[in-house]
Amino acid sequence: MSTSKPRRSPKPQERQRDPDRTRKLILDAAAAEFAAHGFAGTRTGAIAARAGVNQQLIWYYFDGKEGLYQAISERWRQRESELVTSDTPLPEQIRRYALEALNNPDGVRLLAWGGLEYTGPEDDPDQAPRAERLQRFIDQVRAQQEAGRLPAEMDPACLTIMLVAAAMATTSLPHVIEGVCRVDPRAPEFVHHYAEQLAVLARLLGLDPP
Amino acid sequence: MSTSKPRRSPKPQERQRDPDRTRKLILDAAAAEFAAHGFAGTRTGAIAARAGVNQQLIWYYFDGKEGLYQAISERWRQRESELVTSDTPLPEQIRRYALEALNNPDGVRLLAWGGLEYTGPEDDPDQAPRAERLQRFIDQVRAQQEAGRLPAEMDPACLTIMLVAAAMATTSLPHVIEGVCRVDPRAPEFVHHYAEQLAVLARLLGLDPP
DNA sequence: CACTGTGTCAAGTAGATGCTTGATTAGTAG
DNA sequence: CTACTAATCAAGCATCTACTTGACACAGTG
Repeated sequence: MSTSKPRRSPKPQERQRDPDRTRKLILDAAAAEFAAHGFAGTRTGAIAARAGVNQQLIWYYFDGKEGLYQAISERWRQRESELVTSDTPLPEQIRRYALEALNNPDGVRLLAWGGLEYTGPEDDPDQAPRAERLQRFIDQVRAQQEAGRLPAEMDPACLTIMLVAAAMATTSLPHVIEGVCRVDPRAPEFVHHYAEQLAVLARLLGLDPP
Repeated sequence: MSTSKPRRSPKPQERQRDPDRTRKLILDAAAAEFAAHGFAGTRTGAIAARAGVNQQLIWYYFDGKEGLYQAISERWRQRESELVTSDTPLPEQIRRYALEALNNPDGVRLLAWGGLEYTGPEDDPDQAPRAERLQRFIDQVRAQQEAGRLPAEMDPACLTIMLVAAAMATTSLPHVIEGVCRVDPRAPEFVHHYAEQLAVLARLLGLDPP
């Protein structure tokens, strides 16, 4: 603690009262904690400690644990929507999705937790953006199918679901990977290899552009 | 409270002292609760209530929440090992795995929770059985590959992981399925359809026997 | 019958957890 | 400077939760 009160410091340099910064600190810490332990396993005290702020600020800004979780979900939804540009070839899109395990592991884990904590259509408000984005992917799959590159018996929507699930495997099934491959499932080398293999699979299925 | 003490009921009819039965009641209830809420989200009180026994018996028989979880995992590991007979064609094996979402939803969810709660090789003791079982699957994939039915650039282990992850999608990504397909992801009709599609995928990849 | 060990239960405990209250400070407008 | 609001914090509270304690009931044994 400084001996004198730093009144009107010409530059706000390291200002201690900064709502925006505090909000972001809490959000970042919460994303990490929720991603690591899920909703039930996360302690608000741990979030506050990680953010380096007083625990009470979680209520001040987000109206409690539940509200904070909502805020996190909202934020991840936004980030998710920036993910894919639909003019990219399908195998490449899938490859990038698998690489999200490295670029944004918290987001992927949040999505995985969400699946297990999911109870029904009502509790997950406004998942329209993701659905819409995936719909575009499905449309592209269907286009390839109609071009005769993918057999007609394959349901494009189901195939898309399968690919998404497969792309998340390094996050959702690390214990299986570890047991089978004897590799660290989160090691960048493996994730890259896996993502590449996923692209190979997509190409085998005839999902690359003409 | 009954007015008289019912001494020496001639038939043990509905015997209240039955260790084996009690153990099983607790195990079943615990499987359901852990599957529904994960380890952190499960309350021992809820398990006892569901089992219809006193909460304390969880300690008497399983030495607490952690021990009970271990017991559950052990039990699921056994059941899992009875799952596949390796002389079945690969597409059929995968199809059956996907159908486990109907036959043993708790087990599949337990596996999914395990992935997210997984921290490293040390905390998941003895996953050898599963690894071994999957290894046999991988070997079969490799056999097809060497027979020239699957391109050489595809890594059999990675492909297997992808298929397992995909097979679990109705359990691990219900929110995505719901959003995209507008169907109840746990409805038997959909699970059957999805499992069938998975078999189609496997066949497209050349995984069926000669 | 008394004695013993196992299974069952009700009540209680220490600590954690989410949340509230009330006060304190920094920044700003009059 | 004064007054006021927004942001921050420390301490407290009610409740929950995993776990403990101690007592009771039943069955088998001598």
